[in-house]
Amino acid sequence: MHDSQQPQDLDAANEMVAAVVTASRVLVAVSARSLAAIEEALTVPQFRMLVVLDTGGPVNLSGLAEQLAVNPSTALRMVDRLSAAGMVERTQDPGDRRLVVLAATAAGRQVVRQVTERRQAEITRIVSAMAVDHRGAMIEALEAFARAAGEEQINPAAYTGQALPGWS
Amino acid sequence: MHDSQQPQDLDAANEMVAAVVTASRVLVAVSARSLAAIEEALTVPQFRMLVVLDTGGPVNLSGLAEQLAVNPSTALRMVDRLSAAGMVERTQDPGDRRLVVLAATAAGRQVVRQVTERRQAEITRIVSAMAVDHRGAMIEALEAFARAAGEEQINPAAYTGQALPGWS
DNA sequence: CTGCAAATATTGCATACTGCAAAGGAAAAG
DNA sequence: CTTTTCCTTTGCAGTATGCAATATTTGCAG
Repeated sequence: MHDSQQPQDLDAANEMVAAVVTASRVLVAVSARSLAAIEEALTVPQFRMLVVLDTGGPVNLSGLAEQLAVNPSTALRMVDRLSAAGMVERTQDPGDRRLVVLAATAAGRQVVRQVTERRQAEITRIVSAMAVDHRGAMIEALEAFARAAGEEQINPAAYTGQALPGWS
Repeated sequence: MHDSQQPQDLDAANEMVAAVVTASRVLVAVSARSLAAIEEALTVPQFRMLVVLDTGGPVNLSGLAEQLAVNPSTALRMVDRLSAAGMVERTQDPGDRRLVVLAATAAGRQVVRQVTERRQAEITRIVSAMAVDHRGAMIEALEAFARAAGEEQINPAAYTGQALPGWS
């Protein structure tokens, strides 16, 4: 009895889902390309860490792990590698000898800037290929979409575009 | 001399980039949630493999690795684990004894269906919270965006939403 | 038919991300 | 001063990833 009820609504919903999913593919591909294009051969988690350190300023290990929504041990080992690569600087907090102060080096900030610029350029290039009257509508629509989703919680760890396997 | 040239165009471009990036965050979070919500505790790469096997039908290992854009050895070990979990079935090709025929089991297809339905439901729920007159505009805008991007190549491996570190 | 080249799957080795649990040191609370 | 709490670090295990080498099988040339 409930079959074929309000078929036009269902069709519209399916069309929306399809459009959103397709756009999602494009966006993920753009992010991946922007990161792969640079010389330094960073992984996605490493780039996420650099973004957090670059935008958020110096933090200790626990705070960094929390912002990335990973285990402190994971963050520690990532810091080890990025530190060896010259992207992250570790110093001791003079006031509290338990704390390790972490910050992005100039090289690390440079990488974040390069990837961000490349990603923005690529998105701009795609948008430039769209019909002009579609652009304003897209901004409004995307902002409305993000607002609608934002009233539920959004995981901050997804900030730089990584999918999280063990997320609840 | 080129500073501050066409400031309104630059502002519009920045606004578009910001809207796109924010929407991207939301979409990635939705994908991650949909996968984390099921019982079976699959990783993102494992789910990608199941999607390929479910939609594409039986393939051999090389073909599967190519569709996922990973090394055959990587695909092999993932098949090992998914096979142990009862999600993937391996059989020998009777015509060519080199080939291994891989297919999703009923349990594997069930998982793909569950995650897909959950993701679609979540997107539908978000869209339902949008103003009605924004929805049609969003469909058109997103399709136009995907079209504009589609004239360049899109990596098929990004299908299920994974960011690829080593992609060129 | 035989031998060689190509295709296919598999294994070995290395690196990275991830979490849980335990250990060790330092600061705060009592 | 003792206990508790906080923070970092290490040990252990599982998964993903790629490169290189190996084994097996097929196809082709001679």
